[in-house]
Amino acid sequence: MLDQVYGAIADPTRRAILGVLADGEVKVGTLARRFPITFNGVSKHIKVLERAGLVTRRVRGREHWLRLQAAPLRAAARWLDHYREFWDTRLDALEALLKPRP
Amino acid sequence: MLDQVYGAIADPTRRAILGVLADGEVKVGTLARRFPITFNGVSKHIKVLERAGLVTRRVRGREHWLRLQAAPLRAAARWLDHYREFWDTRLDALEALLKPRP
DNA sequence: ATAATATTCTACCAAGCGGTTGAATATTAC
DNA sequence: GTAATATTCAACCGCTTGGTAGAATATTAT
Repeated sequence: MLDQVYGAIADPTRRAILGVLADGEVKVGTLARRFPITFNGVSKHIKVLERAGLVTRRVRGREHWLRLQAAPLRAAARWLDHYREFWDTRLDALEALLKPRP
Repeated sequence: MLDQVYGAIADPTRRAILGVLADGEVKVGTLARRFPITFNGVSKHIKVLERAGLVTRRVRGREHWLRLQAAPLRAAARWLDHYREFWDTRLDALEALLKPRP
């Protein structure tokens, strides 16, 4: 699950797609027109995002409307949180305080 | 840069390696012994993590000691933060409050 | 019914991935 | 020096990826 999510957002085009979807629902065509690759290329990226649960699709006639689903990103952020202590500089100060004599 | 970081942590073995490294410096061999794949397989994963800036290596004689570098994870977490509002349930309540009549 | 529109499906390509094996290199131990 | 240890490097395998092009499907417009 984290595999799919991190794998999905490891690609800059897909991160950009999520950025567009953050402004609201968009259909595949209008989304595709904003990227310098083919329609089919964008269509494949969307499928990767769907597989990761980051995008859902609402078919209405011949149009497919896409919507951002942020829940999987929350799980991804939670995993990263386990490492927050390691980049938090305040910890260095705390450590220096706790073990002053090595 | 985010490409490399997210790509690196998209693999469960590499996430596990980071987990081990969170407990302190470890040399390649002792790390490799903890995984059900070959030494060389682990060695390649380490290289991916190094390329992402998540691991640094201190060569001491014939031993290579590995250390976690969490800074790139901070950048990754920051990007995810842009989407926090979308999974934060409090927003739903706020939205309901702001536009009570659709 | 025909044509235009919106989209997927299939097939292809070159490149990369996760994994293996076998050889090479460098350091330490005897 | 020779042998053991710790590690990389190079080559390979099957599978996936990001991208393309072309054909097929479904819906709407005329």
